[in-house]
Amino acid sequence: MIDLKLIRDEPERVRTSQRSRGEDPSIVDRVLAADERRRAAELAFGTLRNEQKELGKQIGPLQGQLKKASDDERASIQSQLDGLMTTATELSDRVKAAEDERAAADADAAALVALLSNVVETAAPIGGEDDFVVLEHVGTPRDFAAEGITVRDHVELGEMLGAIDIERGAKVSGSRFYYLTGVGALLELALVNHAIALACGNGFTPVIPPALVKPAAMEGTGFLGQAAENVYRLEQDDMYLVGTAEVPLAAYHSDEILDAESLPRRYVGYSPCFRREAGSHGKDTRGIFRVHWFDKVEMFSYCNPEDATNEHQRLLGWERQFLDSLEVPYRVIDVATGDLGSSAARKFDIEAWVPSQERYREVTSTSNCTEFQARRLRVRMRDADGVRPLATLNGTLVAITRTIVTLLENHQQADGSVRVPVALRPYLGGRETLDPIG
RNA sequence: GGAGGCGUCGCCUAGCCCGGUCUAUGGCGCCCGCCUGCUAAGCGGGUUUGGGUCACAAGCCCAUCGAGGGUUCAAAUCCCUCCGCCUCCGCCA
Repeated sequence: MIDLKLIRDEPERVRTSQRSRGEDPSIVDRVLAADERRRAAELAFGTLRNEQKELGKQIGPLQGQLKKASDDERASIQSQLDGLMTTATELSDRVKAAEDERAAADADAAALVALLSNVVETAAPIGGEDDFVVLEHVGTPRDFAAEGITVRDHVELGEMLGAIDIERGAKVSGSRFYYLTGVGALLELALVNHAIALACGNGFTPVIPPALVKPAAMEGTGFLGQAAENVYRLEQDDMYLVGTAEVPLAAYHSDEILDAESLPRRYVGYSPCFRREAGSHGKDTRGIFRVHWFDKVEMFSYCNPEDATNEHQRLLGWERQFLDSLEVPYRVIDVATGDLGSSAARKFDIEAWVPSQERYREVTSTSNCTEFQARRLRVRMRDADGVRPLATLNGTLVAITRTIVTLLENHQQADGSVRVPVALRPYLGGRETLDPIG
């Protein structure tokens, strides 16, 4: 949710942001009109309600007097009371009408504001999906031909190693499901432990959050807007399966006021992620690159809005550090305005090299949601200036399946074995290679 | 799943039966001031959040007693629904 004050004070800034996202700028003006109506309704209701309360203050004591009154006083008090009651009854109807109008105007304005996406950071590249800016390349893709190796993709490698069982995944759960088995399962645990250790070493609090949440959490994080079709919903229980730990981590402090002294608060969550992948039929159908369920270690930070841009760089830094440790070539991109989620003001993706596809593919993503998400979830901070929304940011440390893809493929050897990057060895019992099974 | 109890302004708590001086009591904590060699004690004042008006000041007004409805001139208080917590039983990892 955008700050109404910002919309009132700098409507053109919001319109510009909407345009750069390829979204409707006219919503701004509809919000302004609705807000005006809301304020008028608020004022009308407040005035009437005050009158009603003042009247009530006269009725109460008068009724008390009536009970104690002598016979000759009684008639005059009774007639006074009757007069007040007549006014009060009539006023009551007007109060109710004003209250209804206020509620309607409120709901209207709120619904319109909810349509506005976060205001983009001015430094973000403008354009659509393909207009990202490559910030940096790290590492160089191996020349497999020069090494005399015919590249195997992760499906083939996974099968040889007994690490990934896609056929049985499909048998049991359908397309885009898989089993991680043997060293595949161990690899997930190793990656998770490695990631959590890195995060804890940098002051993050490890969290294992619920993967099933109520509508308010999903709504508040902004996943029920354009992204709604990709969310699994449990109709019978009115619950949602989260697509990322960002959801329960962001909602963790909802309706709370945090002491500014305690910021930034950094959490690292490990959770399953469920995605319907509606609208991606035929895309990445082979292997485990795009699946309906995977596990992920996600960083989440609550911080002072003034510090958000720097915090974003820090999150990106930890993502890079993690990928560096996996010894995989990657590039960092600055995602264009049209490709940001509705909550994000700026987003950096890291794309790792996938040898079988001979291109870079997204493995992590970090977003600065500024105060947008916090305002929806009512997470605020208290400092010397009082109470105000804080900023929230999120970033992937490791999305298991995609990381396994890039790990197996980049470190494969001629015989189908896979070299284990040094940093991961302690988490795999010292193993230096993963070897094909019998 | 069944039975019962409970949800009050940071924490604890009064109020609810019998609706109206509730502008929600008191304690703790916290903040400001006074007093005091220092500290403690004591004294006085302040201390939910959101919105409106307005100069994004002060003041004033409205809403907020788990959430949402209802009854009423008037609801923390009466009625209904939902949510959460606790205790016991059943089931279960």
